[in-house]
Amino acid sequence: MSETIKNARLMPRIFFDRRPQIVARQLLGKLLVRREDNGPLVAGRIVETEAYLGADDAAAHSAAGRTQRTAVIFGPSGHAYVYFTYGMHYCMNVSCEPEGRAGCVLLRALEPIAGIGQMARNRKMQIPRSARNDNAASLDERTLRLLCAGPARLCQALGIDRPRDNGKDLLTPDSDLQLWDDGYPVKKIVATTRVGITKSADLPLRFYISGSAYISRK
DNA sequence: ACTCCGATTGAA
DNA sequence: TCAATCGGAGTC
Repeated sequence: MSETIKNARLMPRIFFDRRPQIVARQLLGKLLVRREDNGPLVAGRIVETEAYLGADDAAAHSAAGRTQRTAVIFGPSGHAYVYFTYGMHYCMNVSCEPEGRAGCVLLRALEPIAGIGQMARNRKMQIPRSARNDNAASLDERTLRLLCAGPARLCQALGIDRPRDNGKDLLTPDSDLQLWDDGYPVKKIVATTRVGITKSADLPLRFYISGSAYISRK
């Protein structure tokens, strides 16, 4: 049975009008929610993030200045910056800081919470019949982890891509992609260097919930 | 117009 | 360990 989401509310804009280092840490434990017209609610709890700074961060896409591709990073906070990479994958960020200043947080891993069956279908995974009714318990731990452990995997699981979602406001009641806060308590956070970059690779800007079984890598 | 390469993933 | 696969950004 899927975990029930209770007492969750849409996150406030002001939460994201801060430095990416702060937002990346505070975003752990929050929920990323996809609301389809036809289909179940699909949601995951954020367990791993990375901060990309506006200045002094050569690894950030915004480092070279504002372009058509990176415009969202310089725009108002709480919007989705979705980019296409390696010719086949999408990754999703949440813009930070007030409009005019660059900064964003990459979502690297989610713990599947709702719409497990839909996630598996979106990921084109071979699943038992019992999982088609969003029965998380019917999936083994390994399969469950593969749904959203990685920035491109979580996008695929929630049907997130650039044409559909880039620039989307994640904080309005009518949006089909939202960020919720259900008060989940994050006990301990681990900070490490970021994954898969070569420039500014020494900065400790990757964060994850200590002990989570759903992070992309140790 | 041409080249280089990447905030990844899944298979070998 | 390595191929897949292509758009963005810089160079010619």
